[in-house]
Amino acid sequence: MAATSMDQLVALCKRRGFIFQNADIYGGMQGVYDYGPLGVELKNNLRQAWWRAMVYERDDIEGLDAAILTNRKVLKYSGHEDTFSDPMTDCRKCKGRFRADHIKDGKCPNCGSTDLTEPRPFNLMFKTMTGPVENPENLAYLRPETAQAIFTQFKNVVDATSRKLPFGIAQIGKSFRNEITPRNFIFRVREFEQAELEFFVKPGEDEKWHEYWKQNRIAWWKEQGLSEENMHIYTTPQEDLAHYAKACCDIEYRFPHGMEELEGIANRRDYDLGNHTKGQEEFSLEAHVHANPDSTQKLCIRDEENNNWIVPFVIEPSMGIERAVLAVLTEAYTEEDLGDGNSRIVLKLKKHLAPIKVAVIPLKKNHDGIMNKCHEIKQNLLKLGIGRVALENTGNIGKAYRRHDEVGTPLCITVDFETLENSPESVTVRDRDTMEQKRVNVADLPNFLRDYFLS
RNA sequence: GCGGGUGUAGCUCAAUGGUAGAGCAGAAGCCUUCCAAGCUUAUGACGGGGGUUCGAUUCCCCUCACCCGCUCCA
Repeated sequence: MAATSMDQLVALCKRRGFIFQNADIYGGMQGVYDYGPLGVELKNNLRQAWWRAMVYERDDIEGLDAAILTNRKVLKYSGHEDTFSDPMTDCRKCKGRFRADHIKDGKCPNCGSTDLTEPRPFNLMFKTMTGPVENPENLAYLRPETAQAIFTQFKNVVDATSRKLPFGIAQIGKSFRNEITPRNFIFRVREFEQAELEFFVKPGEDEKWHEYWKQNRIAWWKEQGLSEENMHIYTTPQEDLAHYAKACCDIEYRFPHGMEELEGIANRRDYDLGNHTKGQEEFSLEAHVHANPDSTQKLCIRDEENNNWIVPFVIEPSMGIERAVLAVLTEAYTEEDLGDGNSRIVLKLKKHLAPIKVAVIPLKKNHDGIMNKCHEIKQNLLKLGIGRVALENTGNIGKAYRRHDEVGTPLCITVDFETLENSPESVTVRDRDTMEQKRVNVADLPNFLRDYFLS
């Protein structure tokens, strides 16, 4: 069971402080969202889960955190500038593409056909200026993808780490695309965050690694709680592939608005490093690249087998953090009928993703003895490093449970009068999913929670 | 970008050419209270701008945002 409408999720996200419309007080800004108190926790947890799986738990991947401001040449040689500029019109007959303002009398300048597409904006990159003077020479872009810096820093990373093939470079960070139609809540937005891995392999081993990463990423998504029946693998047909790609498959997810891309896994061959490298003619590049007289580095690595310098192929698993947030929220959203017209909404998030790990709740509001004990327990639990521990001071225990069900808090600890009166001190621990409670001695709480969250 | 729709407290709704009423949520307080909807109190809104009018939340125009369809989606 999962959320069936986007409205449910949007309402919950606002109500409980996950996601807000950007600049809400001024009427909002299309395709831009802000993450609230719980949203930032969820997002951080997803980042951390990805980073841990990619970097910490492997021996063959390094991390990188590159700048958002991007040198124009990077995007010139990556090919972005060519295709991301002015409104363009395509001729369906001769397949030519022309600037819309070059079309006269609705006729194709090449073949004269009137079978033209509507002009489509291709100014998908955000421009800015570096330095105090507005001068075209100072043009810079906000990066439209994190990948390019991984390619341009390839040699520096190799030199600094002595890596041999195969190995990867992972990066999480903001990217910006002036999308024509931002829509569907945080699914397609203009400012978003990518988690990208560029995994460099020997030519010839690329297909094997492409399949490996496909399986690896599916497994990771399952660990984040997505169920297999809500995922689908879409393999891009050969004729639809982007110019740089040899093969591509998408992991799709059943979002409230439909089955759509969650993560793309592409085989980009040697297209990117090939375009950015100095001395292209020295390598037998497979991809068709543009001449590059500007690059100062050869982006190559030594092939241990034959001592040749080669430009490796790259496999790229690339996901959007926003889409990950939306997917895990969709999957976790559950409406339970408790009978007698009673119901509850529960976010059945995996515990490592839950924004709040534990809520400490007083049975009675403003009762000094109980509140002091709550404070004390909270401070002790914080030392465990399991994540955010929330302290409540509500007047109604049932409402407190419902609130924490809605935000996915796995455990609620309640301090009652027994806690104060009996020895040894004990509290009730209530499970989000089963609603079952058990009594645990306060002295045993650290071990209990460590086992629960860190095992 | 095109066509259609929507916009009144945090949420769900109401009324009205004479500046708006409720329920829930939230806040404070009461209650030895373990699974929302007990009592008291206070708080809170006509998306923004312009026009018509003596007077606009209501009528008109523009704009912003959201929703649906199309389009788009290295």
